[in-house]
Amino acid sequence: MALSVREQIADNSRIDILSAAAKCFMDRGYAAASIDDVARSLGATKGRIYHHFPSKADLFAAVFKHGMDLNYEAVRPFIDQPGPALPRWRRMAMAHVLLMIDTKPFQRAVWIGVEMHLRGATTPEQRSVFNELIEYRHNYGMLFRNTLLQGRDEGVFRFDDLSITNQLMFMTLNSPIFWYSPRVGETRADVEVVAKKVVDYALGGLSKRREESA
Amino acid sequence: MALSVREQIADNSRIDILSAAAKCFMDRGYAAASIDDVARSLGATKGRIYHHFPSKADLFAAVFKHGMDLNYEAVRPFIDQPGPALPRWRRMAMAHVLLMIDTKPFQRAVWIGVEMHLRGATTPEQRSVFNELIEYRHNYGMLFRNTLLQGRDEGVFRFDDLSITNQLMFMTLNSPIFWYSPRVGETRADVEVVAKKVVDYALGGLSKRREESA
DNA sequence: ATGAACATACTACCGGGTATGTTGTCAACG
DNA sequence: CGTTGACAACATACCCGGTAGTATGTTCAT
Repeated sequence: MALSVREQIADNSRIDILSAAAKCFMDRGYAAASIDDVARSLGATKGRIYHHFPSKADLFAAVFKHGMDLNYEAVRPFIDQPGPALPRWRRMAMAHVLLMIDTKPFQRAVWIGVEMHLRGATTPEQRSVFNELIEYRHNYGMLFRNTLLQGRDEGVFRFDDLSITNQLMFMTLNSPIFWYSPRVGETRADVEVVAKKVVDYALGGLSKRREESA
Repeated sequence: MALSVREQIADNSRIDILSAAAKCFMDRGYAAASIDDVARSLGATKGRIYHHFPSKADLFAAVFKHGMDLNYEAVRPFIDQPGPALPRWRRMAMAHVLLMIDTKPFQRAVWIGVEMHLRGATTPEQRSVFNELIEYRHNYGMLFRNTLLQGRDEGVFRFDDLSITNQLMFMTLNSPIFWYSPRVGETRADVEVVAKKVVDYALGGLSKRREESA
């Protein structure tokens, strides 16, 4: 559906706030990031933030959701592709890692949100909103889990504990949100080389080994 | 050197505070964990904390350092062992992962500290103390890096970018601090099985592959 | 002139840090 | 051997800066 001009402007302002908030949450963590920080980084004041979002928790949830939307969007072209699991997994993983690099602040916010949920660091009223987001993310994880299972059936992946393997795989694929930072003069090709190293490492843990001795 | 009875008692109290603080930092993060929380979890008040530690930052630094001390202690038996890199790496990695599981609160605090340092979320006066801790941790990482290099020379490991590989490896080995939680009726053998899965996954990313095509 | 999109001004509260009590223990002294 | 005083190991009470949230202007486009 088309947005009117006014709605378009309002939506742009909303996205600007989300981006600034994501960066603040990444830089200082949820608790230490203040609404004033977010506003200041926009050259604005609290009034602007609270006009669009009812509370800090809701602002954070919006950042979380936007990050997850980006995730779905990135892997959507591949999830319904038929054929063997390995090449599809490679494309999904590559898209995922590149997204981690390209939208680091949002992905860090997602991470923070998951961590908070695991710790139970949410107030009861936030709980329902958060549960939806966590389920949203869980379903995203399912896309990879299904591919992992198919790959195991096909004999290209080797693992016995799906849950742990999935954790380790995502840990690897997500890790650039912590250690990646762009180098001066870095080209897109350079970024893709880095992403490929991450994907290859993650794949190594999934593939059959040549040596199995301790 | 032997401690007197009084010193022994004081040291025990200090360790109790460190343990409680580690748990609070893990459960709420650095910013959201209050000194009152730590004290409350000990059935005490702020006075006790501030009698032993001059500030929240110093308390956190002590938790960090204690966590790193545990790390060094765990891998120390292996670092000077001669012989091929692979078995030594396996032992070091296994000891590391088991420590992540056994001392999760402290290791989470170490993680939080590293993250804060990377974000520059430290005040100037904390900076010098923090830099020491980060260097302390960096040297610990060097123990693994050296083994990685030796393994590559021996032909058992395959990677081109040492820095990225090291990041990915540690990310995998550290990951239990996020997703591990003990199951009811879990035995030590069960824990070691989990740890072995982690080590194997990390090793998979280091080993030579059978297929290199995209 | 009406409401969206902000800015300004203010309140309430929480948490780090401090200043000051209180209690038990040990050591030296008479 | 009892007394005392000095200090460690806390608890209590308080201050104060920062922050989430609110209430109320102000401006501008439609």
